Amino acid sequence: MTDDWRARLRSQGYRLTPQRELILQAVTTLRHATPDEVHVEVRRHSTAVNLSTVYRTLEVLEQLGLVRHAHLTDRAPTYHAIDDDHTHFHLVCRNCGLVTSVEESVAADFVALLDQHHGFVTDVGHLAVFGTCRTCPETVVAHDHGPHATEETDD
Amino acid sequence: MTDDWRARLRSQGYRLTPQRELILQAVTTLRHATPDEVHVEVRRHSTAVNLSTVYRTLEVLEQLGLVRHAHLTDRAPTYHAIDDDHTHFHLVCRNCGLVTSVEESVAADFVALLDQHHGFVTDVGHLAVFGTCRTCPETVVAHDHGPHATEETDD
DNA sequence: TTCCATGCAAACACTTTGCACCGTG
DNA sequence: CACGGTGCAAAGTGTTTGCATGGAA
Repeated sequence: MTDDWRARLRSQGYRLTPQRELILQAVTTLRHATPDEVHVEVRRHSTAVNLSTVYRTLEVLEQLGLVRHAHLTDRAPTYHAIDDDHTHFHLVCRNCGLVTSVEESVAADFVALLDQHHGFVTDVGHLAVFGTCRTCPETVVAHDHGPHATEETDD
Repeated sequence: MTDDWRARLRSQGYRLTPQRELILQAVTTLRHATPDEVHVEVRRHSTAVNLSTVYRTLEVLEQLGLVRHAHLTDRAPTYHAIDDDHTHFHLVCRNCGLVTSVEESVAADFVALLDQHHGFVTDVGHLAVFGTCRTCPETVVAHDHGPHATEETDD
C-alpha cells in the first residue's frame, strides 16, 4: 500500500503509466471487482481507459504480485489488491451473494491436513468457499447465478 | 448408480430421453468433464447430440441432484456424477493439472470452524482447492491455464 | 394428442489478439 | 528515440436462447 509498487514495476522492466496507476487504484478501492467493474470505476476518475487495457494491466499486476484473482461467481473472476501480510480467502453465499473475507489463519489446520495426507500445497489466497449464510433466507435465489449483493465483512 | 434416476426424472415431471441417458452415462464414465468433453464422449457412443442439449441436460441433471459441477480451471466448469453417500471435493494442481478427489470428512473440521466463527454453511461438494502437488516440479506450467493431466486419486 | 425436449442457428458475455500510434524512460 | 503500452476493432471461446420440429407419455 506504500509506493513501492512503482519500484516493483520498473525493476521488472515494466513502465509506469497513468492507466496502470488508475487500475491499481480502482482495484484497491473496490476491494473485490471483476475486470468490467474495474473498468467502470476507472472511468469515474478519468477519461476512458480501454477494456483490453484493463485486462492486460490486471494480468501484469497479478504477475507482479500486486493483485490476485479468485472465482467468486460462476462467471467472471474477481480481483483484489494484495495486502502483503494479510492473505485472505473468500466465503461466497449463493443465496444473497455476500462475499466475506476470512483471514488465512482460519484455514491453517485444513491446509496442514491437505499437505500431510495428500502432499498438496494449498494456495489459500485463491480459495473460494461456496455455501450459504446460516442467517440467509433459503429462498432468495434459486440457482447459483447472479449474486445480488457484494457487501463485505472484511478482515 | 442404480436405476432410480429414471424415477427421479419422472417424479419431477421430466421426460426420459435417450439424450439424457447418454449424457448421464458420459458424465459417469468421464468422472470429471467439461460440457464439451461430455459432448465428445457422447458422440463416441451414438449419433450426434447437440451441444446445447448437453448444456440443458447438465442443468437438469444438476437440479435433480444427479450431477454436480465445480470450477477446476479458470475456464470451464467440470461436471461429475454424484455418489449419494460419497461427497467429495477437489484439489487442483496448477503445475501439472492433476485433480485429486478428497473425501468430505477431511474438510469436516474446517467446515465446522467456518460455521462457528462466520455462520457460514459450506457446500463441500462444490469446493475446489487450488495449489500445487508437493512433488510437482515448480516449472511445468508458468500460468494457471490449461491443465495437462486429469488423472485421479479418487475416493 | 399434448407438451416437453431437441436441433439448429443466431445472439450473448467475456476475453484475447493484431496492428498502428503514442509516450515513458 | 527506441521499445513497451495503449486504443481500437475484429476474432475467439464458452454458453444461452428463440423457434420449428420431433417424440415421450
